[in-house]
Amino acid sequence: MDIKNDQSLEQSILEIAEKLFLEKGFAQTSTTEIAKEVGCNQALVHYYFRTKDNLFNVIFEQKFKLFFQGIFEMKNMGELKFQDKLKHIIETHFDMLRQNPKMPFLIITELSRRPEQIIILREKLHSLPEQVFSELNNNLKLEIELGNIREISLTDLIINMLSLNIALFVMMPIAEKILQLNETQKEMMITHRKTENVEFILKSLRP
Amino acid sequence: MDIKNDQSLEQSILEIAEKLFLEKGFAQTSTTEIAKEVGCNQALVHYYFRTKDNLFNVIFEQKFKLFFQGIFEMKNMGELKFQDKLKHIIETHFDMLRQNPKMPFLIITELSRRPEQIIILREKLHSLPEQVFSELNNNLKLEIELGNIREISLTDLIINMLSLNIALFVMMPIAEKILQLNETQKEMMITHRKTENVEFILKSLRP
DNA sequence: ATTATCTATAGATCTATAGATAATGC
DNA sequence: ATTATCTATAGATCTATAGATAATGC
Repeated sequence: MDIKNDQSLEQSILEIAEKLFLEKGFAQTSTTEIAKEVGCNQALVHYYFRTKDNLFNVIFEQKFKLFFQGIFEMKNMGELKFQDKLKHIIETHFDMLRQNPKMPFLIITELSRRPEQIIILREKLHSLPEQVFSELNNNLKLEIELGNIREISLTDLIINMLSLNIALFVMMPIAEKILQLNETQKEMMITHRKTENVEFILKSLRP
Repeated sequence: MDIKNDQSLEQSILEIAEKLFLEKGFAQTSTTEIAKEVGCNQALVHYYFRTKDNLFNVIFEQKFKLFFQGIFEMKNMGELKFQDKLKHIIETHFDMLRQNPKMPFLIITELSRRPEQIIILREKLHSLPEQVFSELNNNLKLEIELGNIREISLTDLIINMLSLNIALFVMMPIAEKILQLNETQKEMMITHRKTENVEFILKSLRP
């Protein structure tokens, strides 16, 4: 809006644009509105980023990367037992969603708006989950053989984990209004669901 | 588009508009585009529905109602045992999503576009789930007492059920492209996930 | 000199309506 | 007469750019 003299205008535009794109999506956000909220004139947005499309892509790619990287952070997990690895993955993913609650939403809307994006992004991400995936898969198979865990495929397990986390943040804006939760109640519910999601999954995996 | 002479233009407009609104959302769909696809001129859309907002509301309210009604269809369920009731609820909800895969999406985008809608819709729905909810809650408590099911709140259980179903259809458009599934593979995956969602929940509820 | 910022505007939408003409129902 | 359909257009955006002016870096 106003006193942001300590940081560059370019940076302010990025931040405001990110906020607005996340809140309202690409089509519903105009460069006019971005400029207005930044406190500059609309031509400047185009001066720095040439096109609205371009501005969006800069923000989207960065956010998207951050979003997927966070899912399989596996450092320092070597010695953990399998259930604790899962717990860690679920909680890390959950926390990342909590910090970026509108990302699932933006990813879905904008990838359906321009499907070409998906191909580009898939390539960027391709390297990431490969090793993690196969390591987890070995772990899982072993635990099943040992009888510590019931039979289930890794794919299904991962879909179940992601689903519970993602659906919470996707449904939250509606649930919040329908159940008329205030900010405290909402936070309490989110915190509660974090433990519930872990528990629900671990309970289901019992042999 | 062309030969729809057997049904009224008004009906055609509704159908095309529904299709486009679901595909692309409110803002990205213009009355010009609707008219073009229907094969009439743009003024007609306004002749029948006055405003774009109004046209959208007609469609949205009808779809929304259908959407929520389907969730707790409880007829002929009296004699079923608890696990089978749950199975039935999950599967009914799943099938309804399968027939309207883009609804969760539209509900989320459009309710965040105009939050006033929520209040109106909440009132329309208010009567529906009341009895069902309390009946289920009694069932659940009894099963827990009997030791047939582990301790869990009905709220959490319902959130888990809805989450697994909804997340699948919300993530499907992306997963489909990232994993490059063809139509058959996609259908197979959906069918598989229907049983997986039921199994995952019932397994988790074991005492 | 170069970079940042502003004003002004062209050109492309898009929604909604006014007013003319065609089709239909009595 | 009434209802359905069309043409034309006003008025409101919105994106992108051209061209002028101010600020900054050497």
